[in-house]
Amino acid sequence: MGKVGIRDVAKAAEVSVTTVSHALSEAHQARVSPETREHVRKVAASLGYSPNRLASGLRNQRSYLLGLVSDEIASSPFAGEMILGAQDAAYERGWLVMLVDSGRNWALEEKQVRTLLQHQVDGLVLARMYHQRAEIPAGINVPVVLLDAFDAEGAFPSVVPDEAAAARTAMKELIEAGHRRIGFINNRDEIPAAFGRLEGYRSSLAEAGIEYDGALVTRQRPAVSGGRAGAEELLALPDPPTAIFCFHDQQAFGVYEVAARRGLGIPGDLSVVGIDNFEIVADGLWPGLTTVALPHYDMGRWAVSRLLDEIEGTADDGEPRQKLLDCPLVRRGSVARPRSAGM
Amino acid sequence: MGKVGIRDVAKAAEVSVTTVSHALSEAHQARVSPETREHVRKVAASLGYSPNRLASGLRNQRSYLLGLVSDEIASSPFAGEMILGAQDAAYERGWLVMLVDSGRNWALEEKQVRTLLQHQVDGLVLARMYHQRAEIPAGINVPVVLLDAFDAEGAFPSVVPDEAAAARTAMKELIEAGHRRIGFINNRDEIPAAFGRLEGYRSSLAEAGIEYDGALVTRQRPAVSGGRAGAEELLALPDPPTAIFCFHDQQAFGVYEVAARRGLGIPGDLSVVGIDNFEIVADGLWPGLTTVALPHYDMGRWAVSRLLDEIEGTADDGEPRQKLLDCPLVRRGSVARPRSAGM
DNA sequence: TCCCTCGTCCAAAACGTTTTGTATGCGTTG
DNA sequence: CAACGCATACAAAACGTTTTGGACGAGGGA
Repeated sequence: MGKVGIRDVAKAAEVSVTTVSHALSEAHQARVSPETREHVRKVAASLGYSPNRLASGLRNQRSYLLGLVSDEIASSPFAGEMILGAQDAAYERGWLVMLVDSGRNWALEEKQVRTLLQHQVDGLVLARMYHQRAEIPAGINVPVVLLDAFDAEGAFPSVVPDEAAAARTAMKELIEAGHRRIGFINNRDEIPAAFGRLEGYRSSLAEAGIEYDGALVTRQRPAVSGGRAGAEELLALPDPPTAIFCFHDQQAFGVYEVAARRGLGIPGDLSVVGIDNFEIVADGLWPGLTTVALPHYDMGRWAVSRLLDEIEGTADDGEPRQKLLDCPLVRRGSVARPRSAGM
Repeated sequence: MGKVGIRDVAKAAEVSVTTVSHALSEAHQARVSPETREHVRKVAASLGYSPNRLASGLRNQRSYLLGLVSDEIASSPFAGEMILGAQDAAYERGWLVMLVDSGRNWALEEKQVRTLLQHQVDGLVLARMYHQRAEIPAGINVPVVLLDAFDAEGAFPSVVPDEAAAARTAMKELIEAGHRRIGFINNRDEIPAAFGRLEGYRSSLAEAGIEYDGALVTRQRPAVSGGRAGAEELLALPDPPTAIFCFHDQQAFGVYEVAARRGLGIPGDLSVVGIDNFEIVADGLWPGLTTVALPHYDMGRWAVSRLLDEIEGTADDGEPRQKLLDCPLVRRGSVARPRSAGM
């Protein structure tokens, strides 16, 4: 068991190895009669024959292996989604994903890429755990797709969330509820997500005819503590906001805490919207946090399908080099009509 | 580039393929003179030669690939830790991990195992996202290790958290702070973790000479809402607990909410301990939640090292079949001396 | 001087497939 | 009836390594 090879099948079926190969192959059916084909298949099944992908990979110059190198799967709860999306897309088309994590150690990442290449992966996905620019190791001789990242030259296909659109989705929810004074707790780090979401914040205001007020936007650490600090700052304003849009759900968590301490009810006295759809937080909070989900699963999927298109030569040249994915709103209970707007 | 094989190196170095192989190998150094060895290595490096692992795998009957099949990497924030531990242990010893997720679809899992086997993985780790019994597909002809799981017959090496010890660690913290009436919000599901932690809860009480009171333990959904429900129930008791030990951090989150609503300060009026060390929750809460960390990373590591020991035949027979891993306490700010105990 | 041993190198087989090129025999066609 | 085409089967080469079993000389011991 386990050690049965194609020649064992050939022997048992009393045909040549060639015939077995053809009989088992979908493509070469023409080269073998239906009867022998059936016969061979039966024998193969009864012996429990299972082809050795190493050997066929060697012969075909195709391993049916994909490499996925990410910078920190452990620390982000969304990594699983990305990886799952990637894995699903690969498995559906007959590929397997080999995963490595560099832990943001770029020298190690380069070594890992070499190792993956030694294993003859047919393609590589380079993933980052939040939207950022990535340095691509040189000398990669297989197709590469960037996941939640992009390269300086724009040389590689890449998929990232549409940050500005995500912010607009969040803001739309607030503006349509009647809010005019909307605070924004941004991420203080200078990353694409911070820029993109600020842009979405501003364009939403502009579109709604609301003047931008710099006092309403504050830049904080991307953590619960940042949310607390931001909320304190915004709510201490002489003319405080009736709603707060947070860079992400963890900050929103902090806003909830501050609101509770100040005796402000959510959503009655203060509406809140986050970004991430960080289930445990968004769903655990009371009331549930309305938020915009980042499409991690879809990004993983897109990256691998794109990669396989490239590998199989079916890549559509119409495809944009950088794909922006939509971020859907998840409504829970943290948005209501502002007090001042009456009811 | 990329397409340079061992024969290219041989040609360029003006030696035979055999010599190149020996020169590059660590083991066969004796079969080539130091000079040629150096020469060959230089030439190989200058050509950028990188051995084809598929080919050597075919020849050696060793792929240096490990399969990791898990039931749901996407939904658990701890999956990343496990995977990372597994991956690190593998990489350090020259192996790569191929990851597949079955999404709790056991038929799919079986197919995935077959696929992994076709790729000639040298070993398999079957992982579950929470401690449970696992069904092992038949006909696997490579070593298998179970991760956060065990099989009915105890036929495979397996690593799981020491649930009872984890509970005792949490309880010790509470008891040493002076608490005598300690509530326990358990998981209502009948899983090993629930049994183990209950056992730890009871044995801790016994050891401290505290009588067990059935009214103080309640079984709830393993979610924030379950924590809320449990806290309501326990705090409504005529003689309410001064501390609550929760099955996990998400429930503790619910306890915080209920405490706040009832005007109970944590830890002044109520001490709380969880299990999981779910960073975003435990660290985001105010005050920070004292909790017991589950050793996901270490379990991943242990599983793979054990697997490699088995593969390389270096397995120590002294090793227990089922390894219980310790769970360290993470102290934050949710435990204090009870009011009644004075100061 | 002869025989061995040792150091250094290489040819060839093997790992398990896939695919090309060819052989065989039968039925069909002119 | 000769010639040809087609359906079916197979042998052998190839993919890129590793390793076994020599070959070949040089040096040492008897």
